[in-house]
Amino acid sequence: MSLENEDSTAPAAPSDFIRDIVAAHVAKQKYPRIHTRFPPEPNGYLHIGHAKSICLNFGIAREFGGICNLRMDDTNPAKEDIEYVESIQADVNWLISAWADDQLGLKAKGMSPETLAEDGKRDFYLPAATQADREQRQGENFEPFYASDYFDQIYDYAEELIEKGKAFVCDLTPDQTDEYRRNGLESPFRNRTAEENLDLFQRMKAGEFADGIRTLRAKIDASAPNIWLRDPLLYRIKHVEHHQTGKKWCIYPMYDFAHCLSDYIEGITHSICTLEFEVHRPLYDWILESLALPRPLPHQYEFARLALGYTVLSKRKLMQLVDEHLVTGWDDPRMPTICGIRRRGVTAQALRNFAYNIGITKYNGITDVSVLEFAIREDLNKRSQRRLAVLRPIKIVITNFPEGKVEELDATNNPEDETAGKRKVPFSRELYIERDDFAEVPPPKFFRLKPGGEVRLKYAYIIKCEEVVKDASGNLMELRCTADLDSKMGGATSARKVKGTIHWVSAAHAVDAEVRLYDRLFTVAEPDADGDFKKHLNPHSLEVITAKCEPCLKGATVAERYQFERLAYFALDLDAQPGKLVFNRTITLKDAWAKEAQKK
RNA sequence: UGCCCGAUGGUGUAACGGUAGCACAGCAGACUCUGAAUCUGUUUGUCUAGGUUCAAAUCCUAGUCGGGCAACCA
Repeated sequence: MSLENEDSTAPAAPSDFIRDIVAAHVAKQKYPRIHTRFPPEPNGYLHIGHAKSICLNFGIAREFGGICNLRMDDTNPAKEDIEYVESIQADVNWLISAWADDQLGLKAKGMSPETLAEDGKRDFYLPAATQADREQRQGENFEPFYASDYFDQIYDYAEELIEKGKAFVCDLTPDQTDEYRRNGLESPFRNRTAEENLDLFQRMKAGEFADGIRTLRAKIDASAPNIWLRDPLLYRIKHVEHHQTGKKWCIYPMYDFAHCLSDYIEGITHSICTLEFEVHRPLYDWILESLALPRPLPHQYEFARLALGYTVLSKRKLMQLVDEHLVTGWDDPRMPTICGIRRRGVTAQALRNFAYNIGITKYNGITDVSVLEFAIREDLNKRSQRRLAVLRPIKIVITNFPEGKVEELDATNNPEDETAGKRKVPFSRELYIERDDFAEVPPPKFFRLKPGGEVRLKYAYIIKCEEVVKDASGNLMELRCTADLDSKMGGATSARKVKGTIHWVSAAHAVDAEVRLYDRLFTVAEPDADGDFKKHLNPHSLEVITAKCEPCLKGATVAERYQFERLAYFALDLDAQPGKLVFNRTITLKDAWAKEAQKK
């Protein structure tokens, strides 16, 4: 199964309270078309929590024939960077590829909102170019939307609010503003005239004042029970260059002011965000309703953000892991970032299935990592090429197999997919097997190789361990075995049952590979429960070993996924080079034996 | 403290006044040239107290517990 093709066994479209709302709107034909958006701030890398949101927003667009805009919510240039803009685009494209490309809304590069007049009212609108539009308009370049695309329009809206007496310029210091708002007191500057406010606001824009000297505030209700209605800030002065607009602006709109207006300008119908914005919703509505906007208004809906066991998902903490070199970078395969997960070998399909499986609610729970792990295994089981590789080798010699003889044995590439075909694996007198597959003193229920015992070599012969060779200090050197030479596929005794089957690699043909064995980054389910997540870093989250691989793995590619039989799923890392194989262990196979052995 | 939101097995979710279901995890078994996968079976749940109703996980009231907000961050 190709990585690019969509998995036809993906779960049916889910149902949740937000989709129920959208479905009701579709039934009532409330909007001509459903339009969502994914609006990250480019101040960090996207992680699996964002993946949940991406799957929700693009999923809704997919299921209801709508569009989902990708928008950079870039209203705070002090914290944002073009590096993040680029990584966000790459991660979103990867996650929705071959799934929701058709729903991705972009804009023609450099395009600003059109100024329209509707019902005699001024209106700003920036339509999305869908995949179909983009195909028609070849030669044009397309890019994500940016909140900063609308700075002119947002500024206009601010002036409109001032003219309507719904906003004022405030001279209180940040500390004073806090105190007044906390105590529900009106700013002494609250009742300036529209003319004075307009003049001051224009001078703020012109750069007459230093940072923090003045703000533009909404005039709502200084003593409202909801703090976000206590004359919230709309604009602040920041003499900072912006990664998109350069030096054009020294005042920047706050999130609350910019976000609802960006949604409106893009024609968003359903503005879906996480629970912490719930208390902002009245402000979102107030701003839009205070302006005379001719088109249907967007509405905000909130859902619970993802919390995952054994993981931290806050940008600040992830940034700390990177900055303090506790991981190798944002795309370290141990990171819960989308790029880290991708590098580790997880497919976009697996991530999407996970997002579907966990559902959407307003309940703040912690999802067990086993749900993620299941989605990864389920996906990889279906698509992985099976290969033989030995992680911790011990040598065995088949004493009744002629020296120098090489047999090419048939091996199944993927038992879950007949079209994957077969390959040849070389067999010879000297082999490597896994250290764990031999026990001199076998524990109970040990089905593998033991002195005098028999085991099947996968795709090859049944062998019997005749002799354990040790060096002077008692270290295990090699095993000398005999093979039942009639027991291979098609042979006279091929149907003989032995309890265990183990993997192996021909010593002379083995290819070395660097193998990175990843484990969870933290040792406890809630790393930040005591406020000191770094204390719980797993010292064994990465182990690097050299494995012995069957020769066909020389041709491994980054696009392919592999299962080293009986061990785990692996993906070629981007550190691999011609002649140097590097594999990441994406996830182990389930291991019932490990569980059994632990019971003792 | 004020305001807002939430609560269904171990975990995540469904049931929209009428049989508490699904997934993961767990356990037991079957099958197996992967101790994987697959298949079968199975343990475990409506926060508490009142009320409305023939009937409440669902509606109402109060409480308990949990989360969020109270940045010139988003």
